Order: sequence, then structure tokens, then C-alpha cells
Amino acid sequence: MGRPTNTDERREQIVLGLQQVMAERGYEKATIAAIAEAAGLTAGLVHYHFGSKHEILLCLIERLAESWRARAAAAEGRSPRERLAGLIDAWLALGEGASPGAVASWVALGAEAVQQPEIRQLYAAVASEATESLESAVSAVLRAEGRTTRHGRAIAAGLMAAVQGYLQLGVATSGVVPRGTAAATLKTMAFGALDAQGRRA
Amino acid sequence: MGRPTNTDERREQIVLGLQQVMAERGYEKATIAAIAEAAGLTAGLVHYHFGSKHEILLCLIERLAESWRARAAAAEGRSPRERLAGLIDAWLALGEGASPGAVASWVALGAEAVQQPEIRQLYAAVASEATESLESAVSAVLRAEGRTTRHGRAIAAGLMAAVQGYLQLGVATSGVVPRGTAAATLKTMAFGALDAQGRRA
Amino acid sequence: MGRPTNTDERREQIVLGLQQVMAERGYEKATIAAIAEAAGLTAGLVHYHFGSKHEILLCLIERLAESWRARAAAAEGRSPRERLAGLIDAWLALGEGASPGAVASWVALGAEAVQQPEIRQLYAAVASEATESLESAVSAVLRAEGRTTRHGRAIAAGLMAAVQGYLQLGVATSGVVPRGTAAATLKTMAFGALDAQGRRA
Amino acid sequence: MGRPTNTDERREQIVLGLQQVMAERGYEKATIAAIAEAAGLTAGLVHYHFGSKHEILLCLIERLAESWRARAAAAEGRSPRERLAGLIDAWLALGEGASPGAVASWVALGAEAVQQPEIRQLYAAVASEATESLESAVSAVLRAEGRTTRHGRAIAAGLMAAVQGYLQLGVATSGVVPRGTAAATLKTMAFGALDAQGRRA
DNA sequence: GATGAATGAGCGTTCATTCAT
DNA sequence: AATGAATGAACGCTCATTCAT
Repeated sequence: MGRPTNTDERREQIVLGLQQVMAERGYEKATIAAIAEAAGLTAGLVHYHFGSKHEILLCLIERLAESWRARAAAAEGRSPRERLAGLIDAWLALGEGASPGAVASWVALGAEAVQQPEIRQLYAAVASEATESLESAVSAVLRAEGRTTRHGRAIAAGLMAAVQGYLQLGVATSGVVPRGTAAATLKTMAFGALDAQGRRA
Repeated sequence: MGRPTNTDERREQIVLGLQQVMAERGYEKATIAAIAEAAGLTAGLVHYHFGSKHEILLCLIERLAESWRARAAAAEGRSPRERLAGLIDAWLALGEGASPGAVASWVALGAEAVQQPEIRQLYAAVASEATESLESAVSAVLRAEGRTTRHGRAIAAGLMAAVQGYLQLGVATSGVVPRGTAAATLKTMAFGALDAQGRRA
Repeated sequence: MGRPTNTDERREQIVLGLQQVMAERGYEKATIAAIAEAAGLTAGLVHYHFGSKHEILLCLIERLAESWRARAAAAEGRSPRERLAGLIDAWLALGEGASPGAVASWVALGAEAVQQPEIRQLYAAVASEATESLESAVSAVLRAEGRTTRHGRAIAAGLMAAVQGYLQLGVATSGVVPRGTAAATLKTMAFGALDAQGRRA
Repeated sequence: MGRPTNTDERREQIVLGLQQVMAERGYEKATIAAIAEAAGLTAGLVHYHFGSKHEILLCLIERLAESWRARAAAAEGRSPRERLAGLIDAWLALGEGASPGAVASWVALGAEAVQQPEIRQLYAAVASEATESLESAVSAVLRAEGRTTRHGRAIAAGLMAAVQGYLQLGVATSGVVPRGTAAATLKTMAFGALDAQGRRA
């Protein structure tokens, strides 16, 4: 009896709709009507499946985080240097995957994080998680090479910053970053910094 | 004869008002009323001195760019390595100067650049200018050390990306970047990458 | 042959749901979803058993009227003065009976009657019926005491007004009417007015 | 310099607009658009002069209260019985004065008081104030006639209830209360009740 | 009978912009 | 120059109602 639920699919559609619209216009201008249209639904239905626009954003964050985690997981089980390189690729190859709006919506999310405390917390949590995984890889390299791990966290944060900056420049400018150089250059910077760390006694 | 014009001061006030409000809320939520209040003026007067909210934003971009140029100029006339370090400081010390909202408003501007073509163009022009000055410094170092300058632009773009990422993480997260490590770590990464560039025959 | 109908019980549940929600929020804010929840049903089912929200209200009026009639019937067969006192109790004891929401929903109904012609008519019909029964009791007292019945209707209307006012002040204020004084005071006013009616020649 | 303010007049217009629309449709259905139209303004302007619809309601309450106070003041300085009669008239003659919507909006307000705590408090405060002035008049009569004032408050509350009930029946029914009998009948009930109070030793 | 998705009109409110003073 | 009223087009959200299952 009764009608089978389709909320999961609808919510998925709606979150993807937000991702798409947000990539083009940012969160504020991602109106419910625009999200609904992108999702092929009506505005009323969006509010049937989500209590508020804010709630959709929370779902999008989780989705983007999960997508990154899946990419990062591919770097596990390799040598220290390869693992670090893989984690960098997990971020910088974000746009080459399925959804073209993922990078742009992540960048827009970073702007919302400045203003909305709850978003800030969730965004910072993902950034922290990512930085910690970078730190783990950085330290593994340093240990394997007998170097001090004293600046491991700082270097990981620097790599995370570079990654976020690359994504941002990628969607907000044209020509500033030469095509196809991001990942390789960042690896050069990363290993250059690692090579500069002193040997332990 | 009428009263002497005070348009320049008023425009300055208004632009600073936008900077302040934008730093806290972003561009969309920076209402004319809020800008006016931050500037100590009335909403109507804002539109007397500026045709539109968009026009204020254009002025703010120019202001932020000019502020950066002034900081960057301080790096001129030094040794290649010191000049590069000085350019990095010109960006990362942005927040330590006069206005606390400069960094946050620049980050918010980066988000607007994704969406508004005209803003994108101006934002990209500043980013390009900055990247070129970085490239000039990077190449100077490489030339001075007899290294290939082939990847000069890519490295400069990487430094620019890292700078922007540091600024963004700084205003959008807490604890991801260890306090006070940004400039030193980025210089380590920069020189590490430069040291990795091959010697010319 | 299909399942046996349970429409009557369902309608009863729904009407009670409206009574409960209306007592707390009034008719406008008594959403179908809230009524359904109060009734332990789903929103869709409410519209299966009732064509519209308005229709539920019509049923509630009849229910409240019937409940009053039952209380009023208890006053029959007594002496004139006791009958009048019993009718007053039939109204003012409304809240002491089964449903705590009956009084509040009746008061809310009175507000709707101002606005909706159809509700107004039904509400006025109940009020008229009640006033007529009061008038009948008032006149019986007057006749028994050899007084003029000229102002019987006016006095009955005054008693009805006082009853409605007591109910309204009871749900809309605290402390205005001293606890437990309503019925006794109204009877004092009623008999005081009756005693003031002149003797017939 | 600058434009002279007209906020006071506009707010007055808007409050009267709410009174009028609320009298016809109740508070919930008194949309900002309807209020604006009744006031001869646009919807946007209503929110320029009032922060919210709720705030307009608060102003209306104060206005209605003030109007009642002015009427009640006319009863001062007379004999005890005349003062009591004057206070009853102050309420029941409400509709015969300037605004035909005053009574209906007061009744609608009473319905809102059941639901909205803040409105309830203000409504109850006015009702309390009015009941206290009735009690003062009632007690004056009783004292002047050497009767016990023990039930003064209860009688005053009963009169207040009757007043509110008359107003309510007046706007929600037709024919229940015979035209023109309200004030006289209530006075009969009031004095009848007073006459029934025992003499002090 | 019953469920829950779906619709669409309408709500209070916001806000850039215009204009009278 | 400056003020503050005025406009009108959104926006996020609510909700009675309809309909597919």
C-alpha cells in the first residue's frame, strides 16, 4: 500500500542542482527556483525534500567531502613519495572527473565559509582532515629519508594552501596558471621543501 | 558658487565601507544600507556618489590592487632571492597592515570573480600582474644561479596559488595553517622548487 | 467486498485533531499537516475523508454544538431558577469536561465567524439557539414571579454575552477573572436583573 | 536640507489599514499587500516604516487601548453609579464612534491573544486595566451604599466579560443581541448584582 | 483506504535603485 | 550635497490541494 518513497533520489538531484547553479552563480544567487530548474523539479518540491536552502548546502558539503575522500583513498598503499603525490592529484584532478561544477562549487563554498559559522565549521573540518592526511604523507617521506619532521604540519598546510589556491585561480582567472602545470609544479615545490628539511642526527 | 566638492572623500568612505561589510558578509549580503552605515552615511547618498553597487566594487578592486602594488614596490632593488621573498611577504603580510578587512574582502572578491565577468577580468588582471612580478623575480633568481628558466612561469603561478590559498584558509578556517608559518613555509617551498631546476649547459 | 468502512472513526479523529490544533494556534495556522499529526494520520488521508479544511471546520461546529446541547439538556425538568442556573453552568463548565480544547476552539471559531459568512451563519445559529433556551428559562422565572417578560430576550442576550466573554477572557488572559467566580457571579447578575423587572398589574 | 520625514503619518495610515483589514479578515489574512492597499500605499513602503507585520499589530493594540482610555476618562468626576454606567458605555459605545473597524479589530485581537504570547500579554494588560477601573467604580458604589465590597473584583470581571461578549456577538452574529439593548441591559445586570450585595454591619 | 510525492499560488520580507524635497 | 520616502521585483518558504502508486 502507499506510494514508494523517492526522497533519496530527489535529494541527490537537488544537491546536484545546487552544485551546478552554485558553480555558476555562487550560493546567494543560487535561488531555489534555479536549483529546482537545474534539477528538473519545481520550487515547491525542493522544499518538500529539504527544509531549507541551507540544508541543501550542508548535504553538498558532505557530498564534496566524500568525493574527495574517495579520490584520496586511491593514494593509499604506495610508497611515501607516491602517496604524497597521489594526495595532491586527488585535489587537483577534482575537475577532471565526473562533475565539472565540483571545483567551482567547492570554491564558492570556501567563500560562504567565511561568512556562515556553521558552514565554516564543516568546511574547516574537511580542510583539516585533508591537511592531516597530507601531513601524514609528508611525515612519512621525511621519516623515510631520515629528516626532521618538525615542519611537517607547516609544509602540509602550505601544500593545502597551494591546492586551494590552484582551484580558486582555475575558476576565477584564465591564463594565470599555465594549463596542465598545477600538479607537477606543486609536487616540485613539495619535494623541494622536503629536500630542504635537515637530517636527523 | 556652491560648496566645494567632497566627492573624493565620500567615495573613499564608501569604498572602505564596502570593504568592511564585504569582509564580514560577502558581496551579495553587503547591502547598500549596510555599506552606508559602515561609511557613516545614508543609503541615498551612496547612490549619489556611485551609480550602482557594482561600481563601488570596481573601485574596491582598484584600491586593493594599488595597496598590493605599494607593498610589492618595497621589494624592489634587492637581491634576486630577497626580492622574491619580499613579494611573498607583500601578499602574506596583507592582513598585518592597516585594514583588517582587506584580506577578507579580497577573498570575497575572488568568489565574485567566478561569477561576474567584469569582476573576473579585473581580478584576473591583478592576479596576472602579481604573477608576472613573481615570475620576474623567480627568473631573476634562476638566471643568477645559472638555472633554466623554462618553468619560471609555472613556479610563479604555483607561488601565486599558494599565496591565495593561504589567504583563503586564513579567513575561512582556524587551525589548519599553524600561526606564523605561512611566509616561511612558502619561501621554503619556493626556494626548494628553484633549487630543483636544472643547470643550463 | 472490500474492507469495512472506517470513515466515521477517521472523520471523528480528524475533527478532534482540528479542535486540538485550533485551540492552540487558531484556524488559519491549523495546517492540514498539523491536524493530521494530531489525529495520528497522514496529510493525504485527511483529504481523502474531507474535501477541504473548511469542511472539517463545519463538522467541528456541529460537534461543539451537540456537546453544548447535551449539557443544556441536563438542566431540563427543574424549577425555573434552577433551570436558568443549569444553562449557565452548561456553558461555563465547558472547560471542566472532557476535552480541554473545546473552549479554546469555540473561541477561535467565534473569530472565524466574523470573517467567513458560512461559519458566521452556523456559529450564529448555535448562539441563537442557546440564547433562545436562555430566554425560555428567563421568561419562565419572570412568569413564575409575576414579572414582566418584556426584557426577557435582552436579558438572555446579556447572559449569553457574559458567557461568551467569560470563555474568551478565560483563554486569552490570566488573572482578569478570579478563579472559580464566573458561574456564581453570572448567576448573581442574572437574578439581580430579574429581580429588577417590574411586577405585572 | 533633505527631505522632511512623514513617518508618523505613514505609520498612522498603516495602523489604520491593519485595523480595517483585520476587522474584515482577521490578522492572518490581513496580508501586507491588503494593508498597504487599504492605506493607499505599496507593500514595500509598509516595510519601510515598520519592521514587520507583528510590529504593526503592536501599534494597533496601543492605539485601541488609548482610544478606550479616552472614552473611559469621560466617566470621571461623576457619582459612583454614573461612573460605572459611563465605563460600560465607554466600551459598548466603541462602535458608534469614528472607526467602524475598531470593535471588529479588537475582537480579532482577542483571538490572536490566545495564540501569540506577546499579544496575549498586551491584550491582557488592557483587559486588566479596564477591569480594575470597573472594580474601582463597582467598589465606590458598594461603599457609598454601605455594602460589602468582597465580591467587587468578581463583579467587575463579570461586567468586563459581558462587555467583551457583547462586542464579540455584535460582530460575529446578527439578531442574537436585540439592537440597542446592550448598554441598558448590562447596567441592569450590574446594578442588580450590586443590589444583591449584603449590607455591612 | 492509505501513502507520500507533486503542484502552484501566495505569503512576509529584502533590497538596489529612483526621486521629491 | 544630502536626506529619506518610495518603488517593484525578487527571494525563501508555506500550504491546501491533487494525484500516482
